[in-house]
Amino acid sequence: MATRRGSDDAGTARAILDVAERLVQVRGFNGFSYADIAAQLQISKAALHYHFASKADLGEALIVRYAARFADALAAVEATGAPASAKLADYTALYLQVLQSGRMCLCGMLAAEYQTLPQPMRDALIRFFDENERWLEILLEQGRSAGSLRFAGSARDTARMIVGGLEGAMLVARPYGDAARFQAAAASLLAGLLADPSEPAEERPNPAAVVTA
Amino acid sequence: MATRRGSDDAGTARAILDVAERLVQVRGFNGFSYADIAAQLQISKAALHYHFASKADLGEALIVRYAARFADALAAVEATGAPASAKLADYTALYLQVLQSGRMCLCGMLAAEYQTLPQPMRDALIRFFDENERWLEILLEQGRSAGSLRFAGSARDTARMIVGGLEGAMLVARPYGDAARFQAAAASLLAGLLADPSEPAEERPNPAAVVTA
DNA sequence: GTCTATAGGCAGATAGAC
DNA sequence: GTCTATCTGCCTATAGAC
Repeated sequence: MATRRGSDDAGTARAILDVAERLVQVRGFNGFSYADIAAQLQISKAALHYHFASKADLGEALIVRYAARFADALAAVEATGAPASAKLADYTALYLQVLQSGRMCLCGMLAAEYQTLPQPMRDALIRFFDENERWLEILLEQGRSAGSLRFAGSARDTARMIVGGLEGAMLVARPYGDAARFQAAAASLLAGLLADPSEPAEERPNPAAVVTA
Repeated sequence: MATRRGSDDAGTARAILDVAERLVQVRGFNGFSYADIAAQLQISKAALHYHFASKADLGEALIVRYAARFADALAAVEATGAPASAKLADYTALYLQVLQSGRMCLCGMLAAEYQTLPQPMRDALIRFFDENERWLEILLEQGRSAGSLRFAGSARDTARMIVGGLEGAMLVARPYGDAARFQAAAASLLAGLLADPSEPAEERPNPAAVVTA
């Protein structure tokens, strides 16, 4: 095991990431500075540069960590073994949780600032969305086969619609400081995907309640 | 009539707004400076401050002008007298045009940066979304009555879903530099709203083609 | 209306002591 | 690992000449 010698080992780097993550999600990558992080952690700006030499490095590390955590959350949803419609509701709940903490999705925020980001951050961002869409695409295929989901076009296009729809619902809801606005939009979006009540299927969640879960 | 004396009257202010608008839509409000505008117009930064004393003033003027232009576009759609489903396609086309010029919706971009904006810009932004949603809400009610549109929840919630869905589709499509990605997501989103083909209705556009129009 | 010049502050980043 | 001190550059904004 790693003994604790210097001061707090990886603790500082982690604390920096936590504070920076929140700043990006609330104010954007171009809306905060090293001074903001230093002030909140009560350390010097130079200490920040020791852990993350440049702001670009910090930004890339933020996306990588966020994507990994998101992947873990998706794996957890996967592990429930619930029907696809329920997993889709769980997926939506992930977004809701972020919004309820007063934040935008880290990658949705960075997508807006894409043109100002260094290449490594751009690449990491694209990876996040690609992974998200692939996971959703598979989920949608499964749901259609099992009968809990229904949609006209391809699973890929529908997955892109969902990712965009949820990111946009967060984007617009946040200025209003109103999570209910997100929930209403998300429920409306999912309503069109749930299997028609006039079908024999046994699993058929409520489009509105499904988001609140 | 206003005679032309100084140099170009309101011409400069307009040119400033045009350049600034593009910068905000591409890089965000925190992603450009007066120096960027001055360089593109080949005038001094001081000249900019003559027309817009502060960046906050400029930002507010940008939103007001953008909202007015958007309102005009909505009025033009209204004037077609086409069925609600066709008007909804026209509405979607407005977003597509913006994306195709390599830009994000001005207000979608500013929504991301909301927490860093001065109050007057925040207020103008909220007004834009309120007007958008109200227009869509009325359109949806009409479409449901006339039979060209179908949706389960309230017209208001559905309107919020559409605004968020289109903003988000733009947000995510832009990093990929792929307008087709937006079109696919938008088509998927609208597909759920178009009246079911198994109904007697005479007006029933193609969900995919509808976005391309 | 537009200019040059500049104020005053903050940005990201580095040097070198401890 | 963290500090203080500092560099260089850019930011918004203003002063005052033309």
